[in-house]
Amino acid sequence: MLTRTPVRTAPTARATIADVARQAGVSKATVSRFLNHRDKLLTKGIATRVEVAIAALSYSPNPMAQALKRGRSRLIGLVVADVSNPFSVAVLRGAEKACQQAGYLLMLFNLGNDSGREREAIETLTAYQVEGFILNTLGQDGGAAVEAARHGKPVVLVDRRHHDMRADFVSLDNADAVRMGARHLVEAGYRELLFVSEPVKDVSPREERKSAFCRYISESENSITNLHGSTFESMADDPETELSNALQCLRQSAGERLPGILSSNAVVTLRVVAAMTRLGLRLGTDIGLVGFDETEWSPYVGPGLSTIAQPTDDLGRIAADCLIERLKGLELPPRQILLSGRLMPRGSSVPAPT
Amino acid sequence: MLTRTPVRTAPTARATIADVARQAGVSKATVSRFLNHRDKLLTKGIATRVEVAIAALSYSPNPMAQALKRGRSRLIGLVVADVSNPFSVAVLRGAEKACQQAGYLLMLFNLGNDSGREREAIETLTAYQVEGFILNTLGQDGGAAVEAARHGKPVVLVDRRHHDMRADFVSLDNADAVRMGARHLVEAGYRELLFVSEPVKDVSPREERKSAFCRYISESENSITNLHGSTFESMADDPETELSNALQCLRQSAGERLPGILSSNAVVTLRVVAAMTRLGLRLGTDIGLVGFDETEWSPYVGPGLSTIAQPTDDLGRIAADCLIERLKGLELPPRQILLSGRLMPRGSSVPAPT
DNA sequence: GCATCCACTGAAAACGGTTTCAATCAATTT
DNA sequence: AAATTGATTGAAACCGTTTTCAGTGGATGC
Repeated sequence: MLTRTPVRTAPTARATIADVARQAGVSKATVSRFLNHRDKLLTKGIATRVEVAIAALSYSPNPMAQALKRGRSRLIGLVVADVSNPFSVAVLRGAEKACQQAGYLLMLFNLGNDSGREREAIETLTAYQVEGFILNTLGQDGGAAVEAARHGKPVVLVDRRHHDMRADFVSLDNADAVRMGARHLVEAGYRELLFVSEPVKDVSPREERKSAFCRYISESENSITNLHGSTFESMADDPETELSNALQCLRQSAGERLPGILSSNAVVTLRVVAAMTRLGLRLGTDIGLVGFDETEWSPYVGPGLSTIAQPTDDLGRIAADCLIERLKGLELPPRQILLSGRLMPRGSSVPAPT
Repeated sequence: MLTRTPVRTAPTARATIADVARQAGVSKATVSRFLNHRDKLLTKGIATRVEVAIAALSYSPNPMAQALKRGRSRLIGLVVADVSNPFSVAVLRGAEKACQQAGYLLMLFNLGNDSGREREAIETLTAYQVEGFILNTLGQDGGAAVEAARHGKPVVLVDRRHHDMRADFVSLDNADAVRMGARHLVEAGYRELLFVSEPVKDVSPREERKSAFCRYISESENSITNLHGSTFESMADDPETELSNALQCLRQSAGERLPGILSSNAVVTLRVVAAMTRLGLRLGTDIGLVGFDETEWSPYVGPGLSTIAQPTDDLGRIAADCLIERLKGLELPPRQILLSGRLMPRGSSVPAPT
């Protein structure tokens, strides 16, 4: 009878620099020199001996040990408010690409929309000696981010600004995007505009979008006949029914004006769609809708959702690049990089032909 | 004139265990004992002295140094085929939660659907001394995963099986889910069934779903009058037009039978919807549709998309828990954990009332 | 032919922890 | 009272790198 071989193969220990040194008949220092300064410092013969030894043992240096000694870890910490937010994911992808190219690895910390863990995230990540941070967080706990800067680690903020903090900031040009969306609605014929957002609290893009909307309305109501605008923030407890009510109010106050909605992100957009579905209202014809955030499903909801697409990939990539520049020693006052959005007009902003 | 203070504050060096020892007037060993065995080993007085010193310096141990000495890093490597796939993200969330609870940190490596980087991912992650792997990859490069096992690190496979590898496997019960979806279509009155999938290649869930579909058809065509089924794999180059053609074929061959589609994941579902939109076909009434993967937008596409929801959160959580059990030393033959899906019936599988 | 210099290489000391081993000292046993 | 025990603590070695500091040798300068 055959005895079953154990499932777990014997843990083949990784080769260390000492193993390579022994194999090549040189000292650890020499191997290290080969790795770090290639063969600038080594004799041809020795260099090749080390090289073959490395290949033979398929050695690669232990980054932990390197990090310990050098104080640099080739790690970048990415703190994300909520991974299930497609926007965050898109940024993640962009950032990851850039990091990889520069030889950095991303260490992800997901807050799961729990702002309390912001500090925990930064502390955990600094413990792992990340060299810098990309933060896409709620920013409720201002102190947390400052903490990072205190350790002298560069920080880049994406999408969400922390006012009390001087750091590079990469984001959509919210003011411009709002204008674009609102103007589109107006040009399509909608005149009773409503801006729908999650609770603004202190979340910077929400603030910016809301105030940009208000500004647009007050600037335009003279030049555009019969234009009227208002805003609505869903509260935390029961956004569903609240929103339904808001929509009915909107139609009421609209009178003979066509009502149009600008929604502040994808989840709000879906809520609006849900509410309209419940009330039996048709997208575009009964109420116009333009929403922030382009998604793969935008074209297929109702008659197609008009959206404002963010250059998510670029946002992530640029954020990572900014950070890497800082890591390379760039000294500059904090930069602010705003990228513009793109309007994707679809059926939800097309009124019924009269 | 005031000189501007430099943007970057002086890098406040982290306190080390030696600092704490000095401050408390004890040896490094004692501090280490306090940290690892709490005060089991320490005198009351000494313990509190260490405690206050730690608090005073706000010391926390350097995980890199710990990893180096212990050989354990408290890191788990998560390799994901494609972060932009909502399924992967959902698994990520579940896994992250479980890891966090157990004091592990997730190190994410995103393949970006590039199967060539599978090996690179595993090597990078092992370099960082991750203690184990959760793999949700393409599995094209079988050797890559084996590589991981060779290092003696436990591996858990999620959703995608690597047949050449004996490791824990966590997944949806695909066979059952397919039956559920197909039966639902049949019960709703659809009789000409089409299974639509991305190229099956060697991707295990695609294989399983396809073959389960074929099995269902051949088992049922006797008992259910007039039932007929076929399968379609979109090729890589031009899925759009291909799919349109396939749909027209489907209607052709359906004759007086109602055609219904079972799509193998969310992106395929969207493609089907897109094709139907192009062809002016109505969801449910012209062609029934049930798709794998529940998403937040499923209720709002067309009359609502009928879906088969995967217990994504559980999948991730269980995968992580399996791995952590192994890390704790559990020796067991490879397990296979199948979770069942849930049918979410909506308008896309409701035929027109006759 | 001898001193000087330079280019390489190796030994050893870090980095910040954990762990073994030995030492101390009070409490117990005889 | 001396010996044995057990519980605490400290010194030192180690994890796998990098880096400093010497040391070796050959090539050059006189």
